[in-house]
Order: sequence, then C-alpha cells, then structure tokens
Amino acid sequence: MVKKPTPDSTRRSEKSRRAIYDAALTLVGEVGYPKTTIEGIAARAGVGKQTIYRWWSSKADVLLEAFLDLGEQAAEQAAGQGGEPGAEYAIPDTGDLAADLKYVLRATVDELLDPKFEAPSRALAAEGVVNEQLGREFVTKLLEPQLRLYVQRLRSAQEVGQVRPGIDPRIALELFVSPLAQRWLQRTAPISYEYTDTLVDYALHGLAPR
Amino acid sequence: MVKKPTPDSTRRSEKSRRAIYDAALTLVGEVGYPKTTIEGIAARAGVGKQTIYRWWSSKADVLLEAFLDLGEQAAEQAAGQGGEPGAEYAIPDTGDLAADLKYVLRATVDELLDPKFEAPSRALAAEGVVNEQLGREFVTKLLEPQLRLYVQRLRSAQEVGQVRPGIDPRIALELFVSPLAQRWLQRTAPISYEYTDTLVDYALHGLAPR
Amino acid sequence: MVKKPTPDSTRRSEKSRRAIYDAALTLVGEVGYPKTTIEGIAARAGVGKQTIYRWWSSKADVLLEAFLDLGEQAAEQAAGQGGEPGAEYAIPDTGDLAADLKYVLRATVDELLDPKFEAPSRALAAEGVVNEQLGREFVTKLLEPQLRLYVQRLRSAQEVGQVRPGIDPRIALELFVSPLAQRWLQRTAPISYEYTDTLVDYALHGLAPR
Amino acid sequence: MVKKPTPDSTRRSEKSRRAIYDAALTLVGEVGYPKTTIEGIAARAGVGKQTIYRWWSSKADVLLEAFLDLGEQAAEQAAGQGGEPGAEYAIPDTGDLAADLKYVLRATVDELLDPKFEAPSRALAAEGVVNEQLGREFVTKLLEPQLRLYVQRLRSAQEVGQVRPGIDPRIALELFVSPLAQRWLQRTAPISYEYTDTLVDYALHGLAPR
DNA sequence: ACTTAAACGAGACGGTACGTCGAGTCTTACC
DNA sequence: GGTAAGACTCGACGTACCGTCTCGTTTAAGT
Repeated sequence: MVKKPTPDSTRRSEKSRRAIYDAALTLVGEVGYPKTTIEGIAARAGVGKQTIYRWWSSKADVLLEAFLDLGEQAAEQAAGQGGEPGAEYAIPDTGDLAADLKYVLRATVDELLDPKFEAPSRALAAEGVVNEQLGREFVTKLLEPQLRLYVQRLRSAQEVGQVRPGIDPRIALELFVSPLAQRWLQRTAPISYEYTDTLVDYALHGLAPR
Repeated sequence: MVKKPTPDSTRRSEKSRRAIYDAALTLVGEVGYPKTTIEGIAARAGVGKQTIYRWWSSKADVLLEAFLDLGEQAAEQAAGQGGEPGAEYAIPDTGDLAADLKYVLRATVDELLDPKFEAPSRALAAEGVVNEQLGREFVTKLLEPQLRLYVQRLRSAQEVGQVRPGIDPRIALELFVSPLAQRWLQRTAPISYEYTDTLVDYALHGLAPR
Repeated sequence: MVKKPTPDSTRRSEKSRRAIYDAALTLVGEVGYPKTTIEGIAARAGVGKQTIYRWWSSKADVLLEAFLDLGEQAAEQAAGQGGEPGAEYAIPDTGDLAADLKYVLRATVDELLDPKFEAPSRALAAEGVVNEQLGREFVTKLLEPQLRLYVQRLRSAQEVGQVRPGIDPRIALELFVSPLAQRWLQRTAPISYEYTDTLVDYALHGLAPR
Repeated sequence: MVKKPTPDSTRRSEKSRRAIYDAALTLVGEVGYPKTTIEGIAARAGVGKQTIYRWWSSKADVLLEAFLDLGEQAAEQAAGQGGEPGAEYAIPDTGDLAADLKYVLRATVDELLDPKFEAPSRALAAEGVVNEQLGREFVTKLLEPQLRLYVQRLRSAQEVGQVRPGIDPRIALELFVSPLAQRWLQRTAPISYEYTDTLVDYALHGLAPR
C-alpha cells in the first residue's frame, strides 16, 4: 500500500478552498454535473489541479463539501440576522401539527425550485444513488439532520395526542417527505403547495374512510 | 432512441443487438455504471463501436433499452409458463385493499433486493435524476406503467368504499410507494416486509387518532 | 507483461506522419529540444497526442525519425535533379586524397553551420549521449553510413599508395572527423575551412618531423 | 553559478552542500540524469528545495558543481598521499613524446570506463551539447584545463624537435584526444589501450607514406 | 549569554507536461 | 448497406515536478 503523505491542514489555503467551492457550484449550475470537470473547477478557481486532488478524492467529494459549506454559510447568515442560532432549522410548533407540516413543506418546495440549489443537489443525489460511499455521506450529513427535525415534531405531537401513540415517527415522516422528494428527483409530476398540503392531509387522516 | 440520419432497421443485425444488451447489463453489474464504457460494451459484445453509435445515442440509452428488453423477456417467460398474458403485472383484487397492497409491495421488496436488477436500475435512476431527457423516458416507460396499476386498484377500492371518495389515487399511491423507493435509492434505511406492511397501515388509517 | 495491441501500419495516416515530422523539426528549431514537448508537437501538427504515442515511444524517437526522413527527402530531391542516385553522398576520388578530404570536410562544415540542421542534430546527439538505445540508433542509422564513405575513400587511397598499407581506415578517419565533430558539439573552438584543411594536413603527414 | 539576489554565503550550511552533491551524484548514477529531479535530490539530501534553488540555478548547475567538487576531492586525496600538489595532473615528460602520450591516454581510458564517473560526466556532456551556457562552463572548467596540459607537453616536444615547428599544438592534440572522446560519448566503437596507442602512432607519423 | 536575522526543513501553492483512457467520427475490408 | 476493426482528433484524467512562496526552527554573528 502506497502511503499518501497526509497533507498538513494547518497550512491549507483558505482562499483556494473558497474559490474551489465557488467554482464547483457555479460550474455545476452552468454546464451540469457531468460536464463539470476537475480541470474546469481548477481553472475557474485559478488553482492548480493538485490542490484539488490534495484535499478531495473526487469531483463528487468536492461538490458535497461545497454544498455543505453553502448550507453552513446560509445558516450563519440567517443566524446573524436575528433569531436564536439554529432556530430557523427547527420545525415550528404552534400546536397545530397539520399547519406546521404544511408550512415547512411549502418552504421545502420553494427551496427545491430555487435554481441555485437545484443543480448541485440533484447532482449529489444522483451520484449518491450509484456511489454508495458518497451516498451514505450525503444521507448522514445532509438528509438525516433534516429528517430528525420531523421526528422531533412528530414526537411532540404524539405527546399532545395529535398523533397515535404506536406510530413510529421515523417511518411516519416518510409519508409526506418521500413523495415530495421523489416527484422532484424523478420528475414524475410537478410539485406545488397544493400538492404538499394534500400529502399532509392524506397522511394525517389516512386514505380509508373513518 | 434518438434517430440518426438513415439507419435501415430492416437490415439490422439481431444478433448484435442481443449481444450489446447482454454486454451492457453484464458490465454494469460487474464494474458499475460509471466504469462501463461504450468501448467496453462493444469489445465484450464483439461488435464495432459504430454499430452502437448507429442505433443508440448514449450509454444511458443503451442501458435503458437493455433494461426494458430484460423486462419484456421476463414477461414473456412468465406469460409462457401460464396465466393470462400481462396478468402478473396487475395488482390482485381480493377485496381486501390492505392485504393486496401489502402483497404487491412485498413482491417489490423482493425485486429491489434482487442483485441482478439492482445495478442497472440504480444506474438508470441516477442518470435520470441528472439527465432530464433520459429521466422522462425512464419514468414514462418504466415507472408510470407500474404506478397506473396502483391507480386502478385504488379506484376499485374507492368504488367499494374502502377509500374515501375525494382521494386522488395518483397522489395516494405515493404515500406507500415513494417511501419504499427512496429508502432503496438513497439507502436512508433498510427495507423489509415489515416496513412495507407498516407503510400500508399508516397510509390507510392515517397518523392522527381516529 | 502487458501487450500493446500492435497498431496496423497499413492504416496509418501519412498526412499525420508528415505533419508530426514537420512540427517536431520546427519546434526544436524554434524553442529548443528541452522545451519541445509531445503536446506541443501534437498541437502544432493538428494531431491527437495518442497518434504520436501510437507510433513512437518518445520525443527523441520522433525527432530521430523526423531527421532521418529529412535526410531521405534531401537525398531524393538531389537525386531527382541530376546525377546518379546516391552519388552526391560519395566522397570524390580525384586521385588527390588531401584535396578530396578537404573538399568533403568543407562541405561538412557548411552543413554543421546550417541553422536548419543544427538544432535537431545537436538534440539527437545530446540525447544519444545519455540514452544508450537512442544513441545506438543514431550511430547506426546516421553516423556510420557517413563514416563508411571515408573508409572506402581511404582504402582506395591505400591501393594507390597514398596511405600506408598497415593503416586501419576506420581509425584513420577519426583523426580528422572526430576533432571537427567535437569542436562543433562541445563548442571548444570555432570551426572553419582553414581548421579542417589543417586537420587533413596534420593527419596525413603527422606531427613528428619527417 | 548564477547569482541570486543576496544569499549570504558566509552563513551557508556546508553540511547541506555536501549532502546535495552526494545526492545528485548518487541519483544520476542510480536512475540516470533525466530521471534525476531537484525534488529527488532535495529529498535524498534531507534538504528543502529552496536550499537548492538558493544556491544553484538548475539541475545541470548542481551536477556540474558536484562533479567539479568530486574532482577536487580526488585531487586533494591524491595530493595528500604524496607527490607534489597538482603534479598528478601534469603529463609526464620523459623525453619520449609517444610514450608519454600513450601513458596518459591509457589513464584516460581507465577513467572513462570507471562507472562512478561515467553517468555524471555523460550527463554533463550531453547537457552541454544542447545548453550553450552550461556547455561553455563545462568546457572552460573541466575540459580546457585538461587540454592545456597537452598543449604544454606538445610545446615542450616542439622545443626538443619531436614535433614539427609549424604545428599548432591546440589543434594537434585533437588528433588523438577527440577520437577517444567521440568513441566514448557516441559509442561508435569500444575504447582500449590498443586503440589509443594506435591513435598516437597515426597522429605522430601521419597516414601518408613517408 | 543573548539577540536577531539569515539560512534552513518542510511542504502547499499555481502551473505545465506527462502518458492513458474513452468519446464520438471516419475509413477500410468483408459479407 | 450493415458490419467488425480500429485509426483518428479531442478532452479529461490523475501524477510528477517545476519554481515560488510561506511557515516555524535552527544556527551562527554581532552585540
């Protein structure tokens, strides 16, 4: 086994890292993921290829970190502008579960339709489908943290009797989250506020007559 | 799928077509989709590269047709062995909606875990996420026909009062189908009979107390 | 041992070969041998790098063949314009050995000072010093054929008693050829007609008093 | 050799210099000149790359100095063991010019066949052919000092009437030195005592009958 | 002996070229 | 005219070194 000399991260150039994130996200947006090349990212970032290969193992890896960084930046910005830090990532708890879920799903719809996020997140999702290692990172670092918020909200609803006690929240949340995700990813049908509202209604009250 | 100037399909070599399908599916299974190359398929199939470029527009296109062909072959085989043609693709209608759905979802679980199908269908799904044109073909030719069967079954359930009248079956089916699809695609959690049974129960009776 | 698939030389593109020779010679002349790159040759020749790697094993190899080709072309041209074919490569035999040697060495001086030949032949000579395989090819294909002509001329001189019988012509020729070669290669001193004339005189009559 | 802005040579690390010389010579011997890299020398010498770039302008420059140093070391060693300092670099003058020349050329043959000297001196000679600046340094610092000894010896021979008065010693010496050099550099033929003896005889008495 | 500025080792950086792989096009010979 | 074979141009891959540029850390001269 050949040893990689383990680069010294204290010496790492912050400027280059930022430039690489920017270039990667921009290029994926402009020309699409498959036509985004490491050479292209390096050129656009004004960086040597080796600087990319030194710190990341693949194009997908660069993009994943760039995307995570994008999220952190957005979070910091939001946190800076007011409210408790991290608060905007919680699901509201007004006491009305249906309303709260509809609200947050509508926000998700907005985000999914935001062209700035679309290309990179599609690319990552696609890569994750086929590349197990990247897929697991994608899920643990991006997806699960989001889903945990739903678990919390559903548990809190269970406590006040708005959700039946036996229900497993981790499965329950999929009834409305997964359909939205799949419509977006696979373009089986357009997504809209009306659609997500309907999902919440169906999920809460069931398909069968009561 | 995309037509090139004037290939005369009557003179097409059936043997080459089959060999290309086989080679494509085998290679995707052996080395994965990204490392499957057109040159590799041609070499494995004992075919000139031009023969592939003449009849298909891309690697994804070859694989899609190969996969559709695989399905047709399976169907013919099943049909040949007994039962009405196409019957095995319908969802049973025993009068008990929950049981019927659980039954067919369990069959889907089996299929999704079949390693022969896994690599190519993952590859196609991934490609479809990023490549809109291929994605639409994938959905119309493979996904939607399946989903239509659920729509039919749900409509029949509505007629006998097992599903509330106002419910849109096209949306309703997503409550149990999409979660399964997403768990499989994104590996957020393992899939099992128990899991799909639970999905059906939750979807039919809702999360809220009755 | 990995097999190279042995390219089919009957299919080789003559146009590309010519373009590569031209580009290689031009570039060596313009920017010097070390700054001449295979990529540069390919670009200048309007050719893919692979086409170079398919037919040659190294930069030096390309240049050697290009140079040999240049010689052949020059020979053909000269042959076409008159005289017996190959005649211009023989050393004249007027009966006066000293005069004949001086004549041909003066021609060599002219050639060595011709800027068109200088860069590539220097490059090849240098490479040959350090790269044994290339060196041997250089010697057998370019140098020895020239030297053989001197051997012939000296032998003919021996027959008419202008050179002592015991003398080994292969060594004798070095007395005037090698000094010229070394002055040129190593720039120890300038070369001129006067210099080569002197060499011939010294070599024929010796340094010691008679 | 080329001066960089202001490196203070009084503070220079002698240890590093030695280590760099050693590493350079060893590497050229082990992997050949072209595969010897500055990074490789630095690593092998346990030295930062900058330390090399601070004191030398190129790989060839390092090697030239390393080689000169090697010569000086050899000289010092020889001087230390006996004889007058520098004496071993003179050509003996026993009164018999032929014998003296044969003796010293035999010593040169021994040196040229010494594998320790072979790789670096070949490398330097080759580089000098193509790189004019390095070539001139090579000639003035290594070659000419040697050749001057022959000039002296020939002049002394002239004084005692063993060489004709009109002969230019600087040219005369090339009659036997250059052939040896060229055979060694270009491997046109093997070198031996017999060969150099013959050269001396031919050069002194000429090729023509007397 | 203490200070302090240089030379030093280490190695990250922006680059250039390497030699390889595959894409998609084109040509040749065969059937 | 479709086909197997494979040479062609082109573009990207991941690697190796280039020469420059920081980083601490010796280290030796001048206080």
